[in-house]
Amino acid sequence: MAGTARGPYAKTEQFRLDVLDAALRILAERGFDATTLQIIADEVGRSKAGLLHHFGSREALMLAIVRHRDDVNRRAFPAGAGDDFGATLDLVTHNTTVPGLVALFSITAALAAGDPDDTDRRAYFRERYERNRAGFTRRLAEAQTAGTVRDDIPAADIASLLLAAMDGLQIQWLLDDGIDMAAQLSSFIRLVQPADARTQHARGA
Amino acid sequence: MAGTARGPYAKTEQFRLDVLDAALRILAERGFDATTLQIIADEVGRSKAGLLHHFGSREALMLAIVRHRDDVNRRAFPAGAGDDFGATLDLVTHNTTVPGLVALFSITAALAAGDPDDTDRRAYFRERYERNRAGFTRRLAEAQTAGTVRDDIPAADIASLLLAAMDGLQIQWLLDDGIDMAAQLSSFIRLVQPADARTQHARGA
Amino acid sequence: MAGTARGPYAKTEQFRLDVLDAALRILAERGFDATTLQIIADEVGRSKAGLLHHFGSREALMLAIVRHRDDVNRRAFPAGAGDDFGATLDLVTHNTTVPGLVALFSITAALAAGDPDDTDRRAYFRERYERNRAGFTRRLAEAQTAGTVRDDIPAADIASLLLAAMDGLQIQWLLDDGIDMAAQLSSFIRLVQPADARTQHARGA
Amino acid sequence: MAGTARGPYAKTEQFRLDVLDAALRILAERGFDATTLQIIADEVGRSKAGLLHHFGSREALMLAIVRHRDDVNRRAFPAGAGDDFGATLDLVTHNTTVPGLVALFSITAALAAGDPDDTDRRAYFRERYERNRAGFTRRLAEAQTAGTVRDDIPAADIASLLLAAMDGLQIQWLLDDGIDMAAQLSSFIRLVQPADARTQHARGA
DNA sequence: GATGAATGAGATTTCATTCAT
DNA sequence: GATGAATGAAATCTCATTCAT
Repeated sequence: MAGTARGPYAKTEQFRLDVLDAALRILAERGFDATTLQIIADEVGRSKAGLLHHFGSREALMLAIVRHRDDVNRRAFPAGAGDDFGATLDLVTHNTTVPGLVALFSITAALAAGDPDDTDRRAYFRERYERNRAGFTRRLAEAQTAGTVRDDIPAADIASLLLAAMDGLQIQWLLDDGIDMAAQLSSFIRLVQPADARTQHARGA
Repeated sequence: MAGTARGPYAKTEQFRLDVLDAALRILAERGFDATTLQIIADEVGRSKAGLLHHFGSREALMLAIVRHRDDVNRRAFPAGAGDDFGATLDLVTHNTTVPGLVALFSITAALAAGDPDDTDRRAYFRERYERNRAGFTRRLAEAQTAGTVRDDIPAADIASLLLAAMDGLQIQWLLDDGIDMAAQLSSFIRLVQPADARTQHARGA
Repeated sequence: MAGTARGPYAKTEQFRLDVLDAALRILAERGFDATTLQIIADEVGRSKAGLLHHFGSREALMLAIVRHRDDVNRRAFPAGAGDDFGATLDLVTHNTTVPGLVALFSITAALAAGDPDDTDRRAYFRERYERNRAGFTRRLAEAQTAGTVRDDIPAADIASLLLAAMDGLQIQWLLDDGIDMAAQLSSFIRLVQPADARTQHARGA
Repeated sequence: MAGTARGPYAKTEQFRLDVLDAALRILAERGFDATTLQIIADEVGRSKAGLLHHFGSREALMLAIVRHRDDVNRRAFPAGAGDDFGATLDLVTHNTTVPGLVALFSITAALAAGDPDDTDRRAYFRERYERNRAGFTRRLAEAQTAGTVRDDIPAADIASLLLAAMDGLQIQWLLDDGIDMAAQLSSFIRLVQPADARTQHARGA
């Protein structure tokens, strides 16, 4: 309902979404530093000051893109239950179609991580990782109980490593598109399968 | 010879190193965006124009720090042979003492990965990852042959995942220093141990 | 009737007067450029949009202050008859108590004079000067006939010079309050006295 | 010699003069408020930031025009000796050819006079009026001694009134070009002639 | 090599003004 | 009428970078 453009200043919400889309498009074309407020403003037919009124600062606009895409992705790729890494693999596969977005996430996360004091983006990413770690940990723990994920490693560690691997693979893939993120991630998934499953798998193969 | 600081360009070389040190110190204090050429120049008692004379651009200076630290680290933590993850763990542990540097690597790598066309930093990081992946792959393959690393996953995949996990864990740790990078990495290492070793380990525990 | 504040628009009229007073107070404190609609709005407990609703624009508001003060002054210092410069001297003396208002008149008149095409303020000041010149000219001509003002200079010229001198002296006084506008104006009045009067005056002294 | 473009950064001085000329031209066309840094910058083929580097602020640039024109005028119309109002009349006549400049002087002086605390422009105009009053006063006193200006009014008062009248007449002329500044000023000069001269003049006529 | 001046790009701030409610 | 949101114009600030010496 949020995007239905009803209620007071309905057009404003649509405008904000248009800006986020335009900015992402330009980011993909020009890269992070070369994506200026002026260019985005031109693209959407508004002024720099207009963008700043809605987003506060260039940095906040970049973060708004990240937030929005996080929301969209959460809806498009809802985390499955148990050991189902399907949604994760789907997301990674989908990401290979949007390098600009992947780069934006990587850059923004790194900048947030490097912020010396607490900033909005730092808070956002800290919570994002906490949330994602907690989600994966819970589902991995369930999978361990169900016997579909090996239980000799704490679920929390696997969750943390899985998130880390995804982030790191994105950098490697962006630098060299010969890298197959989905395949690498599948290898990670095999690493965390229990010995039985592997044996079965090995037998099955 | 480069580090010996003798000969006609000794002073220049020392100056460059001083700048890199000063810049890194300021990066750690202020963060990436707030580290301006002016501040670095003030810190080393030179002019902005002087820095640019030696490094070409701000971006090149940042990359010079990365290169220099890569060189230093390679000497301080030479990759061991076979399944020896000791050097890697030592490096990760050491990194927890230099968050500013870790952040610089993360940011610079992410920016390089996002550069739309080829830049020096993009080339540097692409080669860096290729080199590191190749090195790890070779040693992991040896370890697989020796039976100290499980061989049901391609060595190249493990190498890629290991590098990715290290990068990703750094982001998580920078955002939340409750994250124990070394412990997580140890968990990764256990993931790649062969079933036998694990069984032994489990028995030993 | 305008000032009686009765009838259907009484509140509105009072509001407008409150705004003009508040604006003038702030002008005196902060100066022309620093007197923003926001500050005036805050002072009267309304919104910027509210002020603009009533006055149309910032420029129009400034002009409204001028008009209002002109009205007030015309009632408080009605031009005398004949050679009576008393009201003029009283006005000048009174002006020394309201530097903010004097500055507003000077600035607005100068801006109006510099407007390249016809604006409301330009029209207002052109008519204001015409009216004042005509009034002074008529009374000075009467005085010349009566023999109390020298008649070797056209009355129109004296009128124009008198107005000009008043304006110019205000600038000098605002810049340096050591300047005694009333004394200077008295000297001007002596300049236009007929030789007889001066001789008498000289004898009397 | 200042304008000869020699010495270090010789072009800079010429550039500054070009900017002042361009700005004055635009002021004459568009008026004070509509003369933006952007338009001036476009006119001289530079950036807004470039202008600000050289002049500090828009306000400072406006003041620089005033200063420069004051310098030029002082050289072009050097104050004569004694009762010689010739240079003054020449200046006034010349001013009728540069309404944009006259408006700039009027506006800037009025704004300076209205500045609540001490600003550069306020200081400049205060000193400018002091200097001009002192200069006129000295020459008028000499003329009084020589008997070519009536001495029943303090020279200082005549000086102050003369400057004031010139300023005020400029406003009236800008608002209505039917006003003949030179004629009015001539009338003022007649006001300060001694009775003898007037008698002679009257006889001569 | 080194530096201060010059320069432009870009973000941000500050306003007045317009729009939608 | 009144107001908060939206908007654009313009000034200003902060940088990196280039130029002239």
